[in-house]
Amino acid sequence: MAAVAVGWVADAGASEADSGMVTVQRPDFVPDPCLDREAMESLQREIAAEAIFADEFDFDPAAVASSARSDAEQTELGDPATADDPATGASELPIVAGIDQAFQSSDGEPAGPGEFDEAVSAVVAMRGGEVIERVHAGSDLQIPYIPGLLSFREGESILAALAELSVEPDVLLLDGSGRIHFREAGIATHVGVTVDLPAIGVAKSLLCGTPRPDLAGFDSLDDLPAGTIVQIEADDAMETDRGTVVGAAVQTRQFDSPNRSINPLYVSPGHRVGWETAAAIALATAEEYKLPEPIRLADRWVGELTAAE
DNA sequence: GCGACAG
DNA sequence: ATCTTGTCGC
Repeated sequence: MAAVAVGWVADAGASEADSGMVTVQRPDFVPDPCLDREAMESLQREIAAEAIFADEFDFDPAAVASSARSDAEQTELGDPATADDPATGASELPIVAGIDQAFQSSDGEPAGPGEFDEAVSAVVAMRGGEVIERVHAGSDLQIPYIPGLLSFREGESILAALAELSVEPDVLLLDGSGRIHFREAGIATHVGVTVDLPAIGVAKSLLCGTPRPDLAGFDSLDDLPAGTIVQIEADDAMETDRGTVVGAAVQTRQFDSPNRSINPLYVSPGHRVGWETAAAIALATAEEYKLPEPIRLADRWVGELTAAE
């Protein structure tokens, strides 16, 4: 049997009464896996036209943390910004939500690659470096993985999980691309625009686009020291004007010795963030490990949820 | 026809 | 994404 019941699942933190802080703002953009390829692609162009690839939010991006802040650090940020509000009980530190998927077969058998029929999405919401809520939900997979159409495969599951949140994240971190996409409408853009929340795409490999040639005399992106950010610009594979900065390669970690090296993350704006802020937030939330902590925890948890018993 | 492709 | 042990190097 499947490790997780799919269709309606939630966990921890929330009672049903106060859920529903993340809602679909654009029902016409909800990913429909039954559309044909042409319809999917034209919907993506509509979504990209509505996406905002510049900072448009009210939280302080510098207040995003990967680990719990010390009192000293909190003081540096200014007390009013970090003190809990006695009336609402809410802190003003931004809430960052990481989202990741895992797959399973409903018959519970150890299916081979590409033979899964259910997706499970996990959302881990963090504030000030601490987990404040986590939820998950699943959906049946309708279509296979097709490069460029990922959101139509995994979007339903993601939106179902987000609907279970009892808090409203200030920004979403998704596994995959945002603006680094043939039509500037990767999964982070699709989800972000649909729920109208700031969203950032964090991919482990590059879908399209090309790193800006010009940097610091390193042989490869894989050799960049931790903290390095290299712009990614649109190439001929994209409908975007060639040379447009659509994201960044971000080295969050690097080995001490030059023997081995780590490949960077490819970070891109999904919605309501510019590439600079997207890169800064990815970097700020990935102090301990390569992946931003909210995504890493979502990845780990969803793996546990879908693990065979 | 060739190349190229998140999860 | 997923199936999987050991193995190389700090």
